[in-house]
Amino acid sequence: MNEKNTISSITYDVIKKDIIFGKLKPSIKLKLDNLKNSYNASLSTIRETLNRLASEGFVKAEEQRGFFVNSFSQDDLIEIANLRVLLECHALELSIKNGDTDWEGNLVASHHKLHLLEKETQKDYKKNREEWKKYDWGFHLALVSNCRSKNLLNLHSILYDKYIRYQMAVTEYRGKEAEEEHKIIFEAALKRDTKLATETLEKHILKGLDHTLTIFK
Amino acid sequence: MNEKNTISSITYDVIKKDIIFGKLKPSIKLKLDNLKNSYNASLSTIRETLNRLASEGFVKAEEQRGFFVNSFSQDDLIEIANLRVLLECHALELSIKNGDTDWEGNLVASHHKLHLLEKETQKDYKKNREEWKKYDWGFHLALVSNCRSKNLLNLHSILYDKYIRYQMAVTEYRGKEAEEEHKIIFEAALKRDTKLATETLEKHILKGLDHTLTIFK
DNA sequence: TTATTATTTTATTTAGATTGTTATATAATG
DNA sequence: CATTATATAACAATCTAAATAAAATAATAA
Repeated sequence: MNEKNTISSITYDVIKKDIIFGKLKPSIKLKLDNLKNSYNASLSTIRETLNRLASEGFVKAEEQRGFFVNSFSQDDLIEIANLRVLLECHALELSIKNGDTDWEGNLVASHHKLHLLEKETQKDYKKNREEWKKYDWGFHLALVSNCRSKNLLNLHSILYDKYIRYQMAVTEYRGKEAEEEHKIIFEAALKRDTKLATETLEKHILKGLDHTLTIFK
Repeated sequence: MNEKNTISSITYDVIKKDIIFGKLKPSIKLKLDNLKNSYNASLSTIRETLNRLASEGFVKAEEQRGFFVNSFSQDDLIEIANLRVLLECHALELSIKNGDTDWEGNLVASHHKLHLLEKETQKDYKKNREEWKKYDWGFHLALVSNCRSKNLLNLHSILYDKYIRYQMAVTEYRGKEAEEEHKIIFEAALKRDTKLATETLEKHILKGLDHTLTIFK
């Protein structure tokens, strides 16, 4: 649907991806002239992109001093995880309440695909990180996609990306445990067991937080 | 703190304000060349501004077709109000939990100022809308300011502005009732009565929603 | 060393030109 | 007449270049 034709939107996607996957490391300065060369876009286009990323919170803009990749901090990660719990659990609850056949079908499909990939990922996490993120996101999006609130979905997707940026900085894969949680959430959602689904989702996110907090130790 | 030196940030503030207060009406096209002249900034600066506003959701960017002020819709307003309830009540709960002397002092001050203005506003709403918004925001911010989550505060402030944009389009002032609610929330917060405070806050926001929904009738 | 000044780097901003897309008016076709 | 094709005008997207202003760095003097 969302065709990505313009240089602006392509640049935006690439830079955002590079920030999330750590190619552009936390706290580093984003020199306009460098970016201009490495991303093959003009200064104005780069600035547009950075302004967008800044207002989403991936980049920090300091007036007259330029742009920086947002730094990592323990507090920030904890805030993000807690907000993700708040929004995603709320959205999941709504989604289950409104659950229809299309939603169910989509959920089954996305969980299946995630499940297939999880086996691969255990072998070689680093190699499959991007793929893994794609399918993990696909599943979590499928869960909440029926909440009927575009505003909520927008906020959630940004929060998810922020959360994942930290996770991508951790070298070990959480694996088995996370898979198990995915399965419980999936089955609970299908059975319309809102309580079990949201409680497990909360646990899932908070355990992921604990796992990721090891960066800071 | 946040000095506003650059033309970019000034332009951003002014355009955002003009959108919120309806000077730039919902759904209208934002022609770059016009804006360039009316806001005395170059094209690139205008584009930067609009990109930022787009990612916050005040402006809609359609590739190759330009920028538009985000349109009004009943569903959108309902979504925003419900999200505001979710975030603001959560933040208030945290804020009360962490409540310290500074917070209390600030809360007392901001409620007092709001209360003074509410009397004025009853006389001439249209004239005092900007002032009213400023103090209403001051109070609601004071309530949640102690939640210790920058991420949450950021999201909340954007949501508040979106909510208020709709409210600013309504000609009648809700008045008396809203003042009463402010007072109850204020006193409950001081007494650390989380339950009463959040429940009243929820009622406050949802009643405001009802009042504002009259635009669509 | 510390403070001050000069130099270099870089962000900010604008202007102008080019390209490509969308929207419209007009003409041609069935 | 309705539909489709074509030309034209309007405008967004993009880039380059260049001027200004602020910040970072190096050089100098106290």
